[in-house]
Amino acid sequence: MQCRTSAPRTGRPRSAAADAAILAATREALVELGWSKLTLGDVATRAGVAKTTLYRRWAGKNELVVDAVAELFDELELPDLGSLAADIEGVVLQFAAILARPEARSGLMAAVAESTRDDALRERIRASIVDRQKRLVLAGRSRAQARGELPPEEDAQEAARTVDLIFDMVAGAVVHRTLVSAEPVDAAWAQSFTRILLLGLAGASAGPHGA
Amino acid sequence: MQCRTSAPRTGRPRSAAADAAILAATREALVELGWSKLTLGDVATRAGVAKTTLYRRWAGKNELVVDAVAELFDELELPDLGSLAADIEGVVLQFAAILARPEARSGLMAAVAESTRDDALRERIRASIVDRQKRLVLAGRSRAQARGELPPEEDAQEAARTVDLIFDMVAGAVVHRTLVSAEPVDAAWAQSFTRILLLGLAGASAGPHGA
Amino acid sequence: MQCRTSAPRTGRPRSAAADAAILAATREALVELGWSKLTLGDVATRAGVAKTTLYRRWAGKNELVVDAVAELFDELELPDLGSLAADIEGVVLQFAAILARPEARSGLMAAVAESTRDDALRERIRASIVDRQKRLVLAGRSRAQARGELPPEEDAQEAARTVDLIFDMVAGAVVHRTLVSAEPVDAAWAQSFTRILLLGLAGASAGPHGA
Amino acid sequence: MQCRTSAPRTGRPRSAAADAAILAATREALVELGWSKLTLGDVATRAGVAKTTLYRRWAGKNELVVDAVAELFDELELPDLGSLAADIEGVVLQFAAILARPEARSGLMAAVAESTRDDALRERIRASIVDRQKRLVLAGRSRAQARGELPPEEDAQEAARTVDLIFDMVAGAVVHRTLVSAEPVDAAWAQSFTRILLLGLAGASAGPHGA
DNA sequence: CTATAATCGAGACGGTACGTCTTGTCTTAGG
DNA sequence: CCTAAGACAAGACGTACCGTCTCGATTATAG
Repeated sequence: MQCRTSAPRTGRPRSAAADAAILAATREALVELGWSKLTLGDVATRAGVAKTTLYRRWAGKNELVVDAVAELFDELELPDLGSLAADIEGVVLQFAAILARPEARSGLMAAVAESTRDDALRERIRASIVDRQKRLVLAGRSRAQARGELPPEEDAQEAARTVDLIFDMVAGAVVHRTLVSAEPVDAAWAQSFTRILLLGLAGASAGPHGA
Repeated sequence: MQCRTSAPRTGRPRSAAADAAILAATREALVELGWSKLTLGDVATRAGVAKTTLYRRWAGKNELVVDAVAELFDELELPDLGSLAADIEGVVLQFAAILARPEARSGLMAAVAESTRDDALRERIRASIVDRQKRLVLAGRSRAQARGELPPEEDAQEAARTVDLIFDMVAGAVVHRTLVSAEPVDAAWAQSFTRILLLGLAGASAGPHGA
Repeated sequence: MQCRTSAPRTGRPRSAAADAAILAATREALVELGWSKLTLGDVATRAGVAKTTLYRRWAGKNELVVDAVAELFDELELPDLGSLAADIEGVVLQFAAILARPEARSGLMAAVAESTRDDALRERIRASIVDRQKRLVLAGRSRAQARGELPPEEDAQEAARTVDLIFDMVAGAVVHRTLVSAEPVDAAWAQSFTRILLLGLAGASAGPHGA
Repeated sequence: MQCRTSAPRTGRPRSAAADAAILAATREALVELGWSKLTLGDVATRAGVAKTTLYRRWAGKNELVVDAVAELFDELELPDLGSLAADIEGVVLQFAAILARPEARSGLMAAVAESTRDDALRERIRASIVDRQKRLVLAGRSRAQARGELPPEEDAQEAARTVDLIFDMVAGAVVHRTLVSAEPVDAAWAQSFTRILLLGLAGASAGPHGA
């Protein structure tokens, strides 16, 4: 998770248990206090660890929170629900379920806010959170192509652009619904959203530019 | 903007100039420092105002930043571009233009993050930022209905749900594209996005639930 | 009490009641809070007066407190107790009784402390507090001379020096006993002290410089 | 000086140099600003120390100033000047010399004023300043008894009362002369004062109660 | 009988200091 | 070399007072 580029062979090795304890304590603190009131000293205390230990492994609050939240996304999967529409609804609901957890709500948006001024942080978010989700979109497309629901892409660059667009639409809508509108993402919403998205994609690929 | 519910008739009246100076200084500090490094003491100094004056008018950093950012949305308009698609593209580009400004990027997302733990703050954001945008969506629909591009709504409740859904899709996609994917929202992207959205909406209203 | 050098003949005259209310409120605050926690805003509130009214009449906390405490010394008298010793014991006990009051204990010493850096303040203390006491010493001496207990002074300058010395001894001992040693000045202590003082003075005047 | 009751064996030990720097800075600030304008933040800056370091060791301004002033009394000694009178004059002049220093003038009286509302502070003053002086009085008496100038005490309780009385008279007179009357304690004054005191004591012990 | 002028209350103003909290580093002793 | 503990310099926090100011409303004398 954190940078561990070089392997120091001598001296006392770092405690592996400390990592897990710190990340768990971070999530606990996020739930209780939210991002802005979370302090590294408090996290260290909760984890039963010295502040030094924490700072030796993470550069600061942002990096720590991103790693702590990223672990929540480990559980994301793409179960085969039989159709493209069902697959997408499933992903939407899974993503919404994660965003419904307070440790993600508070931490994730704050990290994104911070990343507007910190490219390394944005890269860390992309690597440990965004790309993990985007892989699901790619897997869903492959599966739909295998089912014959989608044609194989012809122009790779155009296909990549489309994936990015879809991803921004899916993730953006779920995040906005959850955090800004503060309304729940339930099955009905997921169905409505997916219907519009798929119909729009189908129409767009049918009559590409002249409609 | 800030609470000015009761009118104390006695005593020295509050300086109107101070309000403007403080909000301008807040935006300046957001550009230079970003949300997390912005301090109220610094804002007060920049505004040539005492800290007490600032605290007398705003409860804290979050409220202040929301008000400072909200003023950026005063410029939002819905110029009549001749078609529903062009109108939507116009709104998307206007919204993206605001989000491209550093004082909005940093401040807005941080405020949303904080609002996950503060209902009053979320309400403030909704009142001074979200609703202002949502009015554009409503105006766009009325105009499209006047043009004959959209049928008049039959079920008011269903129509409200659809407006909310569209709004989450538009705003969410633009925000995600801008802040998370960190890619520019240009005319091409706005056109692609709008195409998918309108085709999806058209298809969904054509064959409502049986398709 | 406070400076009222020039008499502006026109305009609304200053409220006489305000002066008394402010001084009484000051003493009340001294009792409750002590000098260091007394604030002029609080005094104004207690007195039912605006801060402006207070600042128009006194330059600051020190001047106000001195005036408020000085009023306590208005009650000092020199009843004729029949002998020099009894007169001195009476003054000692009267002075100790004033110092036993909390508004005097806290305010007086603080004012003296401040006066080490403020000559105007020291002069104010001398004029409104110290001289009022010193007059008692002078009156006591006159009365003792009338009784024949003391010879009439021959060298006026020497006599003035002696009065100053006696005054420092009397006032100093009472203050030190009360505030530093924190022991009560009761009749027994007053008697012991007076005995030593008078015997010392008698011996000193008997064999002035050659003993 | 400050509380160092429990000994935390772990962690970084407190810097011994900081203590000395803080106390020296406090005295410097007392000289320049006086008690009421002395701020702990300024003292910390002068000492090259963080405010937290200061607050970790002292509870507040009063305690700090008492400790800073107390160090001035370390230099008090009782040189053997050959006679009781000379010894007392020496002590009086030494005490007056300390009180003539601006850091003592302002700080000491203010601390006494504050101690009227704070028993712990009075105890601190007694322990670190008053008792140190009182020991000189006791030493002076022992020496005078060894010389045969004073008889050995018979009633221990009575002797203690007398020491307290003498102490209040000596210290009180010097303080009053210095701070209230604002006149210098020079050799002539010390001699006059000592003469009266010793003659009074001699007379009082000669004819104890019947005079 | 109206000016004129200084007062009054209230409370906002620019400042300064408070005492606490957090940050990220450093210094111990111990594994 | 890592660890827990905790002191350290730095600096922001939000509050409290300071002494000044700006109000509208009184309350006097002077014309």
